[in-house]
Amino acid sequence: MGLRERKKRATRAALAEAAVRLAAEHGVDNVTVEAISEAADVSPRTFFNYFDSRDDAFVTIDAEVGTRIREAVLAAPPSLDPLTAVHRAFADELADVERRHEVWNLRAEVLKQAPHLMVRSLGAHLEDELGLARAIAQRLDPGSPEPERPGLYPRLLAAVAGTAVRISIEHWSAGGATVPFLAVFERVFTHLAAGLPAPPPDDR
Amino acid sequence: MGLRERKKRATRAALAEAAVRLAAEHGVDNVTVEAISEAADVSPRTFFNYFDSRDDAFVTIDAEVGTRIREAVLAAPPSLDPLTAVHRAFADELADVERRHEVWNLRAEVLKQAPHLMVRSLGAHLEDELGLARAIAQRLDPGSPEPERPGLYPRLLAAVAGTAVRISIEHWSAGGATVPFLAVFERVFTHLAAGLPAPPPDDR
DNA sequence: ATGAAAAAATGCAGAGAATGCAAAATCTTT
DNA sequence: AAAGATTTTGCATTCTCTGCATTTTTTCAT
Repeated sequence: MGLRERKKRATRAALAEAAVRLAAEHGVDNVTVEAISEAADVSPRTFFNYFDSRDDAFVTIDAEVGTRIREAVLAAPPSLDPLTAVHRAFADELADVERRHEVWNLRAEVLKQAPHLMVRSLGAHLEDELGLARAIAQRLDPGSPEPERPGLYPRLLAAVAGTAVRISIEHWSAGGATVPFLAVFERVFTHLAAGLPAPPPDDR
Repeated sequence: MGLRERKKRATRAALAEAAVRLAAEHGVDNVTVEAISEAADVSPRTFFNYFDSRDDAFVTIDAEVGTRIREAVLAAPPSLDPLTAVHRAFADELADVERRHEVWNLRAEVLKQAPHLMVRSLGAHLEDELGLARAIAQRLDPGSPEPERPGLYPRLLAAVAGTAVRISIEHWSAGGATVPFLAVFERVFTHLAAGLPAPPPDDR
């Protein structure tokens, strides 16, 4: 990886981090593009070379996560049912939520203050949803190529998986991270696999 | 309902409709607040009295829908399992998706052109999610009052229900509305109730 | 009806977001 | 080191959004 590429990544990361730190300190609405740019040592114009909007700086995440999950879903043993395959793919990816949980918490704090950013954040994940649905469809039907328009079931499973991630993080975070994150994630998929029946009083 | 309230509704509706129509004609990015306001016969400043942002005009929907769904969930016969209770509440509310499907399609067309608006649209629904989760929690535990912070299961069920609505509409709309919407909706809940197992080849 | 109170609409001024374009600075390749 | 490609930057401009003071409209009590 050449110097140019490294610099680009560094710049983007510096902008994103500056945005989150400034927001955590002064409140989201009191952070201007100018301030973010200054903290990252670039011109305001450069900010917009990296992000389409101010809000994107708080929200945009690693684009490769989606790719890895899709590949994991396709690579899982054929004997696994789809829900479990998706479950494991996400679990592997989320294993280090706790390790980097300082950064996550900082960002979560910011998003909590600004619901519209939370919305955007979900949207970022949503982009991957269609790709995941395609991967699921191909897994169900290994002979044919990946369909451009997945059927109802693959779409539903992909969407529900994304929802599961979100709810797990929200619930885990709301509880103050007092239990292992993956434990929450397991409970969620247990509910889903059972068809969402009313749980016993001690499991709500 | 007094004159004031009626006028407010009319103004809001006029702004929202003007926004969607102008966007459908000229493209989302070529519609300014000024143009929307002019089409709705109010001042640009008034626009911002009704919507927090330009984009909200394309996205915001009837705020009472959420209330009706919550009430329906609470009023459903206690013998119904939670998933079914939620299912029925939404189904009743969505019964006229097809009747008003001209407006929906117009809006859907606009949102398709502008992914970031799609994201916002989802967010609008998301706001209701917490309220629904509370209602579900109370339904599960009729004795106690509605909890401020619902547990994992109510949150999950509320979120999954919202996802089910979205996927149903997307899939139905992508298929050109060639089948009854509620039929799609039923299939989705059948998948969910079964725990999302791999469906037979003819049901994907 | 009518006048006082409440709510909504408006105009205006101004900060900030976002984009296009051309010039300058920086990195890559040979 | 020089040519070429890419990135950064400054500048001008349009549009979004907010606060505040003023005017208009609706409501309510008399």
